[in-house]
Amino acid sequence: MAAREPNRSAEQLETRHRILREAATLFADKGYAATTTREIAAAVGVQQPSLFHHFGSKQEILDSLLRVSIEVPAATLKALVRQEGSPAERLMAHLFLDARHILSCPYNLLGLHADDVLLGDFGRWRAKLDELHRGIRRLVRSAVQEGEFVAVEPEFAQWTLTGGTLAVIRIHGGAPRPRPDRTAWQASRLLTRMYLARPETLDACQRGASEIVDRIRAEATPEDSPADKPKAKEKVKEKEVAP
Amino acid sequence: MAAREPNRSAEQLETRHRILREAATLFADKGYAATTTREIAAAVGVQQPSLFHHFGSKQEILDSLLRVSIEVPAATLKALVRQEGSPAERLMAHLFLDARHILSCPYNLLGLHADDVLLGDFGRWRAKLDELHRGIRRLVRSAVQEGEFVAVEPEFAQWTLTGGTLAVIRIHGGAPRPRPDRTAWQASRLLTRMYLARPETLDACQRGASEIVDRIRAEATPEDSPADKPKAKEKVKEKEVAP
DNA sequence: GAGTAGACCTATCAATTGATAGGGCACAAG
DNA sequence: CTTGTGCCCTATCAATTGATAGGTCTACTC
Repeated sequence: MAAREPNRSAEQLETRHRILREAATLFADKGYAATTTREIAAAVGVQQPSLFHHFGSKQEILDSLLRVSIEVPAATLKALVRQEGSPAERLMAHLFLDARHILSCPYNLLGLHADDVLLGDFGRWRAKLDELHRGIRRLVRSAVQEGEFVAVEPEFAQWTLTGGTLAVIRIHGGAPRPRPDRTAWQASRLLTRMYLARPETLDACQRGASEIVDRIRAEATPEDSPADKPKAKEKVKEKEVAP
Repeated sequence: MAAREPNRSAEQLETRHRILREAATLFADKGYAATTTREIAAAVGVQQPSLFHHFGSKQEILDSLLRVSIEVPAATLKALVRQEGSPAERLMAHLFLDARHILSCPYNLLGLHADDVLLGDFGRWRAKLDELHRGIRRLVRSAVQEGEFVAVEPEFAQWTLTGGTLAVIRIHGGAPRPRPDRTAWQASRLLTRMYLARPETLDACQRGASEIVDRIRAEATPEDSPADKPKAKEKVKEKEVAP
């Protein structure tokens, strides 16, 4: 009785991919707990039990999204601490990479950082997110100590910076943007400037951050063709995490 | 079988008040949808159906909290537009009043602005919140036009400023703080400075904001004893909203 | 002491929710 | 043609959830 028209539509996206996309949008709009599997299925254009052919449970859907949302920024931050450059430059590089990741991600990652999501069986992601936040706070603290930033509580700065990155998504929507790099630099400039002791040094800071980003990019693709764009995260083909 | 020990504890808070307090904390921790009425009841120390003796429904609990969370800031913002003063000063005054309201509120208002909360039957509050945000954006836009603020998208600034205010709660917890005024001024200084074109004018801006706050305070209590502290919001005795 | 109102309890319901079981259908391999 | 496999469907379940009905206890009033 229930036809599956939306399923056969033009786009060739596999169902699994589309489940993630629709679920992310719904989670962003209504929150994880308030989103039912039936709503997700309806948005995808399949029956509710069909979801469980692709994901073992509702939590597994969120788990896959959290992996995309958290693991990439955590990896870039880890790469950042090994790089040279002043704290403010490294922080700006992280803000840029984070914003670009969010903007170029095919899923709407807004709403995945809500508190209701990261409790219970998602403590693993909560821990990873906390680690990410700690890394940001360390960079802020260093920047304050070196006089690059004004005196600001690292925790406060961290929350406003991560919140500001989310504001970028809010404004530009969840859809992948045509020029994520440009928007991401704009956002990282505004966010970095917030706490810069001498705002006139923002351009110099961005130059340093840009160099860091280039180094990380070169480091991440040492043998790949150096000309292609770094869209390794586009295809979200996740491998099972080894226990 | 289930004794009601926590109920008879020292504090004289009426049950209704305590329901709001515990519910707000749970909503902040887990989100509205993920919080069950049984959890709220357990935190209060009563049986689940007893909640419905004080509130007609779970939504009504959230409704009462949203009223506290949104109506007060909306009223102060409305009072602000009538005041004299530069846009930045008025915005700073609003940021201070908002932060102080949150810090001195007996309920943990964090988590009430999550998206999952403001859909469905809470569209009324969503509209009010949007109106509040629009007012903030207007102030930002004026400040940018007059050169007080750097060039920043009003929408972006609004999200970072409101998010930054929430960060204050995150850091200082939901509990009422001993010196909300001091913390609120600190927060509003950090938030205002973010977009100030000339950060060295922050002190002057705060002086202007402080005068505005004093004027609003005097205006709000024209005949009351002028010496008492403005704790009119402490007692959250809500009257039914006339339809 | 009888009556009454408020606050809380136990028992229970109807709806919703995530998840399972098993069948049908298309399609590729042998 | 047969077999098998992947994908989706219908039918259904068990648990949870918000909410209701009705009883009990306490405190106050007359």
